[in-house]
Amino acid sequence: MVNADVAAMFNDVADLLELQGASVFRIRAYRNAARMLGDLGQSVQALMEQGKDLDALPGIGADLAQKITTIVHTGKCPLLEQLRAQVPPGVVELLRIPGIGPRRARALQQALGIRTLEDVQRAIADGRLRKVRGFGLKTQQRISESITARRQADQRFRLPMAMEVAATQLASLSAEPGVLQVQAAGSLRRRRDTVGDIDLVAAVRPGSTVTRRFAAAPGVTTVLAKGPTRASVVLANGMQVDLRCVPAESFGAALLYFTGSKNHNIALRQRALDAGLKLNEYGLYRGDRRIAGDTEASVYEALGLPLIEPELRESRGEIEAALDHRLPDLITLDALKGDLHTHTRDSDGGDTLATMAQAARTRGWEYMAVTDHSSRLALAHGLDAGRLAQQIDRIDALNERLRGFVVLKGIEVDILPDGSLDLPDDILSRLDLVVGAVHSAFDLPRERQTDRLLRAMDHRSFSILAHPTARLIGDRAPCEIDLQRVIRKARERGCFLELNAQPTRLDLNDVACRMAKDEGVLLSIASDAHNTLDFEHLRYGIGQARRGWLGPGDVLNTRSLEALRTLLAGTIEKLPSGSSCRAVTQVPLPMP
DNA sequence: GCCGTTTTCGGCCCGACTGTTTTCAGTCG
Repeated sequence: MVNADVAAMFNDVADLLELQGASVFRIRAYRNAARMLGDLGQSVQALMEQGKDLDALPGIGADLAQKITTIVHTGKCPLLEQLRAQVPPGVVELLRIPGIGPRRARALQQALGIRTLEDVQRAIADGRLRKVRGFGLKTQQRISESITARRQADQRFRLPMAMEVAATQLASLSAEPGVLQVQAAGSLRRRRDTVGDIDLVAAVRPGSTVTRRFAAAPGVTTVLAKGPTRASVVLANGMQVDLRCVPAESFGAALLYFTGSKNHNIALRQRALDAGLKLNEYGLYRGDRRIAGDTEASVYEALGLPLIEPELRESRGEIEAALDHRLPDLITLDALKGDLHTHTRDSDGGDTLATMAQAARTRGWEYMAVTDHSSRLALAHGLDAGRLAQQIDRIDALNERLRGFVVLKGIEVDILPDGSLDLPDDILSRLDLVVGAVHSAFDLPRERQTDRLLRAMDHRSFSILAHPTARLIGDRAPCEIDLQRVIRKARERGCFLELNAQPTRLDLNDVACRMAKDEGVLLSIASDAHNTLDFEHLRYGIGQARRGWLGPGDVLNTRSLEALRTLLAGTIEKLPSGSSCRAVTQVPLPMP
């Protein structure tokens, strides 16, 4: 039983309570608890085994602590089973349709016995829904369209597409008369790994009619809402874009509000109330007088806080950290001094060794590691020991010619299902670094998958675990692994984990990055570039790293070449005794 | 259902837009 299982049960309870018309605060308590468990970074089961009190966790009181204990022990949540017995299966699905909330879902079920989306569409088609109070023609049409859209569309989009769409919208809005300033907010600004819709905030002159033209722009297929200050549209590519317009003096407050997260806003507003103030998207008010709001910083300052970076606004302790003056100094792209995971034409890359090196050098870096695939990945034309040896010679020759830049010799070696590495030890020991990765047997049971990684990390040449969970966003779920054990193993071994910056991977994710930071394990933020353009992926990786509270000191490839070499050498020197790996140089153990 | 040096009870963020409810509930963000 892992946190995600408990969280899923609590979310199900919240859905069902919603359908029953329970108190919104009770529902929120379950949702908050579910979210907290997902973000926690350590397993509740482990906490219980250590004898820790669960009700010390934020949002967990006596009741939820008891329920968590029961779920961990029995795998069951009695309340959930009871609620499920009261609500026909399928009705919960209705809540996922925009336009159907708990009241309408209940009305559908009670008046017409509707349980599924198909039932809804039939009832619309044969006119039965018209007789139900609260379902006018427009509402029916909206619901019908939402159901169709849901069938076709993936609900969340990856960052590159979201950023491109946002950039296009921002460009056209900036050119609108009456628009003084416009910026993207929402989860895009917080750099979440996927984005559900795009939120734009504009400062406009009084009387601006920009929402009207925004909703009538080419590319808009559906107008969900349109008023004088806000409009919501769906574009032909399926993406929803929301525009909110405010006067210039409210721009900061509006940006703050529409950047979220929702829970961060709730916490800020509560803090305002505690100080006898009121915070909304127009500003921070004492009575009727606005005391802040033109910039985000002005609002934070008036609430006694330093500016909290958007990536931290997830209600994961950032406000408390701000009050204690221990907000992290977040990493930036220009802090990187090199890239430790790249490919060339020798395996499945598109550019030559020399071209990649030149592009990396042009970025102002000190180094770049070439880490082509190993032979197991035949699809990628992976290197066997012989071809790798040739590549090593070519890199040596290239380094002779380069000035002020070094190509490090590496490999992205397959971690085989038994945890062994896909190349012989003698060739691996000639490399500057060995990046290990899983590219097969993704569905091993949790225990075996974890053991596989731990065994690989015990190899004397192992340096960095690449894309540790092997997830592909929207395509492949993360492997089942005990991340806490993997992180602790890395600390023990002195080796490192990767934050793969490919926008389809972003692996480790934000929460896992923070776990690694908390355990003192450095991360390699790596582009996994397969051509020179892919170095641009790093900005997505930086976004996730910032969400994981990482500073420059938490990242391996902010180090100078000299410091990096020392750290990489440490992965070998800390080899524990009794390892299954072949020892080339035996390190004497200190006597007790 | 949680939480608390103003509270162990009575709070719990706040506003826009839509539709059909002739004065506001439902939904969303």
